[in-house]
Amino acid sequence: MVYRRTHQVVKRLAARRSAILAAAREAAADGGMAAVQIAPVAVRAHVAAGTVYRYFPSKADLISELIAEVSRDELAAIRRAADAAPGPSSALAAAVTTVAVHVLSQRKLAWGILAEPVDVDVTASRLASRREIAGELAARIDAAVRAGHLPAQDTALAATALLGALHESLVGPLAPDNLDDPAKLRDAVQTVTLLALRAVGVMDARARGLVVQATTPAKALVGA
Amino acid sequence: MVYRRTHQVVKRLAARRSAILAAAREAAADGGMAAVQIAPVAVRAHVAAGTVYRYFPSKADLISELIAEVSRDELAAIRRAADAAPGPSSALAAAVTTVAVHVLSQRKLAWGILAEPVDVDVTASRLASRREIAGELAARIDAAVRAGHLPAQDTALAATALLGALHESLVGPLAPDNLDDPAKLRDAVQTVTLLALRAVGVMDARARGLVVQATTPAKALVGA
DNA sequence: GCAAAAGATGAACACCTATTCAGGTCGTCT
DNA sequence: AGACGACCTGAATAGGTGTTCATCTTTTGC
Repeated sequence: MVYRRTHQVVKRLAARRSAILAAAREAAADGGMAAVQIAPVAVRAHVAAGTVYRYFPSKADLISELIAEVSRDELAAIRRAADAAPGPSSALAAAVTTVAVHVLSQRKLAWGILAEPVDVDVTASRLASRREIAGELAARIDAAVRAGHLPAQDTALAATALLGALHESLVGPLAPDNLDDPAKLRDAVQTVTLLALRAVGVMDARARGLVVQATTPAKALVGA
Repeated sequence: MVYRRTHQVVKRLAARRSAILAAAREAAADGGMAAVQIAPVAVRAHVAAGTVYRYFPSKADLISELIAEVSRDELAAIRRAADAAPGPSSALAAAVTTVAVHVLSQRKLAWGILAEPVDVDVTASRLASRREIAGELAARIDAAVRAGHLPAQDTALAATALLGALHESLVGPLAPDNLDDPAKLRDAVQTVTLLALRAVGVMDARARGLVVQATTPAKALVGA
C-alpha cells in the first residue's frame, strides 16, 4: 500500500508551515528575536510545540528562514524602488531611502534580523541577508560610477559601510527614540540618505536634490 | 575587635580584581564574548569560580566593566590622536582613523564589545560605550562645522552613522577577511576614512589629502 | 468500515552554565 | 599564640528553554 498525500493535505501542510513562519515573524516584530521562542510561536500558530519540529529541524532553521524571508522582501522592495528611478544616481538614492524607510517602519524586526543577540547560531543566514542587500547597493553604486557620476571606489566596501551607517543610526542603540512623529522620521531618513550619498562621492548640492526626489515617493511608505 | 585591611591585602585584592578583568579581556580578545564564561575566566585568572563573585556581583557586571574599560581606552586614544592634529578637519580625520585602526587591531574584542550576542544583558554599558565614542566624534564634527569646513548638520546623527559605517565595514560579518596583510589593512582604513569624511561633507579632493595625513602617524599602530 | 501510515500532541527530558554555600585557609588583632 | 573575622574554594544547585518521543488523532487505500 502506497500512501499518497492528497492535494488538500499538501495545502494544509503548506499553510501550517506558513502559519508557523508568520507567527515567528509577528513575534519578532513585536518583541524582537528574544520573543521568538518555540512554545510561544507554537501558540500563536495554533499548533503544539512538537509540531514546529515537524516543519523545522530546529529553532535555528526556523529563524534562518525567517531572516531569509524578510531579506527577500527587503531586496525586492529595493529593486522595485531603484528600477523605477530615472537614472543611476537616482536609483542609488532610491535604494538607500528604501532601506532606511523599511528599517524604520519595522524597527524591532529589523534589529532582530540584523543584530539582536540570539541564543542559536544564525550567523550564516544573517550573513547571506547582508550579502544580498549589500550586493544590491554595491551594484547601484557601481552603475553610478560607470555612468561617471561618482569617483571610482571599492563598491563592496562602500555598500557595506552604507548599510552599517543606516542601521546604526536608525535602529541601533543610539538611534533617536522620538521617531514616532512622522515628520522627524522623514527628517531622519533624509539626513541619513544625504550622508550616504555624500559618502560615496555625490557632491553636497546634487545630493540634496536627489534626497528630496527619492523621499517623495517614499513618503507613503513612511506613513505605513 | 575591628578588622582592618592591611595595605598589602588591599593591594592583593585590587590585583585580583584586575587579574579577573584582564582574564576576561583576554578571553574576549581571543574567543569573543562567547568565551567569557565564569569558569574559564576564573582559570585564566588563577582563582576559583566562586571568587569571581567576590569581585563582581554577576557576569553581567563583569562584562559591563570590561566594556567600560575598553571603551575608556578607546576614547583616550581618540582624544590623543585628535588633539595632536593641527586643525578641526585633521582632528576629525585622526579620530576616525583611530577608531578604524583600533577596531581592526582587535577585531574579536571589538566585535564582542560592540555587537556580539551575549547571554546576559549588557545593553546599558554598550549604550554608554557608544555614547562616549559617538559623542567624541560628534564634538569633532561640530568643531569642523564651526570652523566653516563642513556644512551644518545633525552632528549626533552623523557621528552615529559614521560609527556604524566603520564597524560594519571593518568588523561586521561582511568585513573583508583578508585583512591580515598590513597593506590591505591600511587600504581598508583609508577607504573607510575617506567615505566617512565625505559623508559629513568634506569635498573629495580635500578628503583624500586628510586621509593620507591621518594615516601616516597611524601606520605604526596598524602594525601593532 | 477497517487496518496501516502519517501527522499532531505536550509533558518529560536534557543540557548548559551562572550562581550559591558549607567548609577550609589565610590574615589580623590582642 | 590564639581566636576571630575575612577570604577563597569548587562541587552542587538552579533555572530556563530547545528538543524528544510515547501516545493519540486524522487521513489513506482497499
